[in-house]
Amino acid sequence: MSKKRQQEMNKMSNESEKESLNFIEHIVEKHNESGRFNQKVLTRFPPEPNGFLHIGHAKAICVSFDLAQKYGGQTNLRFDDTNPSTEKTDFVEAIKKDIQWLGFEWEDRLFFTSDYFQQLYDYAVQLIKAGKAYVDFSSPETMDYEKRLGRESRFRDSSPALNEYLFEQMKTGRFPDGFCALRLKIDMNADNWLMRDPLIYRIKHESHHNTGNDWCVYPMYDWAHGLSDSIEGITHSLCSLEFEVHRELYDWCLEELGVYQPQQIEFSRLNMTYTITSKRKLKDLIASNIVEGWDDPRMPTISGMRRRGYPALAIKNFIRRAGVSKRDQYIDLSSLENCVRDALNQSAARVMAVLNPLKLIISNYPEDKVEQLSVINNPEDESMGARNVPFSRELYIEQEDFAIEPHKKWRRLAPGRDVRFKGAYILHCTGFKANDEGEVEEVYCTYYENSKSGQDESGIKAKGTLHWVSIAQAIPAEVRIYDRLFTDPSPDSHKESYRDENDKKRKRAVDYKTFINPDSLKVVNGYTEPSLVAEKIGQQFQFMRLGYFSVDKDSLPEHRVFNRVVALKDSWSKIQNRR
RNA sequence: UGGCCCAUGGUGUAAUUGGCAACACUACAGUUUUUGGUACUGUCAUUCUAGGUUCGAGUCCUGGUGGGCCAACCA
Repeated sequence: MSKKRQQEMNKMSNESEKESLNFIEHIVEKHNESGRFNQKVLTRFPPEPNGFLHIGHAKAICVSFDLAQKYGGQTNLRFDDTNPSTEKTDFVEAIKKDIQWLGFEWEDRLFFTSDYFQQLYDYAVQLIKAGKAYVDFSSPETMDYEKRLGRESRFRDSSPALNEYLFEQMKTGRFPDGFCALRLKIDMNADNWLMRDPLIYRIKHESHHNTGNDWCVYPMYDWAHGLSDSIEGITHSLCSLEFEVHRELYDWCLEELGVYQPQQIEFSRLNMTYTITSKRKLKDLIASNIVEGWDDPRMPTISGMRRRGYPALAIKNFIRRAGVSKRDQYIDLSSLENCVRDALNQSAARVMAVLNPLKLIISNYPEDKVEQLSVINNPEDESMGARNVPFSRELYIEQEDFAIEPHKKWRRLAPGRDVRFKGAYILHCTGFKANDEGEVEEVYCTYYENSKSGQDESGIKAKGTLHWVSIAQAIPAEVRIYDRLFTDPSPDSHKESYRDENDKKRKRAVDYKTFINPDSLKVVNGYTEPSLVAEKIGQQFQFMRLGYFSVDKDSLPEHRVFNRVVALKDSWSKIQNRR
């Protein structure tokens, strides 16, 4: 009693006093107090258009957009397109669609790093003139070697005038790919290897998705990113932890040029159990036909989750619930699934569908009679109203809902049992017919005429409630039952020992494909109630007692296709497995 | 091997910046229920370790241990 009261007091004081801040918000508040930036928070989301966005990117999007929104600021969308070899306009469009679908707006602030190519080039010339950059003709192998030893390139001390000339020659296309490159002159003995004369421009005679053939020299990430942030006046440049060591170089470039300096802040990426987010491996899954494509409903891509039927709100809630920190997150997939159920429980209309049909005949129900029963659409939301569902003498029920010899906690149909049929009558099971193999083929019942839903005068207490469809009016449907793509919680991070040719013990990564779940997709042919006629692609429903399902893009009027978004929680299977 | 970062229940995040370790998810046990769903209630921690500073340490200091990242003409 006193403990409970104390908890309530704590809750109240927490709500009224101060919500907790993540570490980035703490930094922003400090900046606001000190006046580090004399402007509103401006963040950016900087994807490289070389693939589809996945759940990890969704976190980056939420973190940057949410932070800006919280402090009354804005967020730019900037495509970090400095590598023409991998980038495509198709990806630009797919990424824009995904961000919009998540519900974030960049308004008129859509940028491309490639829009700044001239400016970035001019900045590089500025550093060359200051003797802080040089054109290096060393091979990558040589420089790799020199770097390890902390030795300087023999081209390092050529004159600024010569370097300026050579860089211009690079730009005009005089040299072939890889012939030379532009390096920053920093410190070949720096503890941070990135500061050991990093390369900032390379030659690529390749067409760029945005600038076409205007350029044959392209800036590297470390040169382009900080400067783009600076040009746009970004205040807080949020990125993932692996860029931590880049911050020193980010700051160096901006300080040397004497330009406006944003604050880079790194946070940890999001990992999920039973999931892979390496772009390379996702591409590999597609290439090896394990999944259909980027938007396969089993993919952790935003487009995959959208097609599966995950609401955008569920994804955002999941990410916000997970929070932001610098520790490696490895979040349970079930946490995401829970957010999906949460959202859909509120928004999805309930309907009845039978996936593994078993024929049931009500012997005392008139053969030609069809009743239209009014069934409520969503007990969580009365405004969603009710619909009519036909009831007749012959029904389909779920095979799993009938047992010849039931478990002691069984509440469903079995010989001699009474069970409520959702929205209809209480039925009494009188018998069944089985084939030679002992498989049940038909179930026989009688109904209590005075037990009609809403006007039950039978006085019978039925323990269980079943879903059903009337056979004559049911609509056939292909239902795709999706499950997790991997059987192992961390398919990406297993190591195994082996002996090499010299019989030396070694370790190597286990191929993640070892853990592919062979049952990640099962297709069943089921039946839905006839109210599901004019639904839109992407619309979600709850198939009562089964789970949430969405209309797949493959669905046609004459061949409906549903995806299982996520199953309902199933405490029965736990009870059953206990013995 | 060098450098940087991280360490709080099964999982993730908090802790008014040195003052009774809280919230969400999972799991388990119940209550309600015409969905074995939802909702509701309850249970689950010597804050990685050893020492130090302090009236008082999850928080500060030192050493250790464990994990992650970097050493691409990728981002």
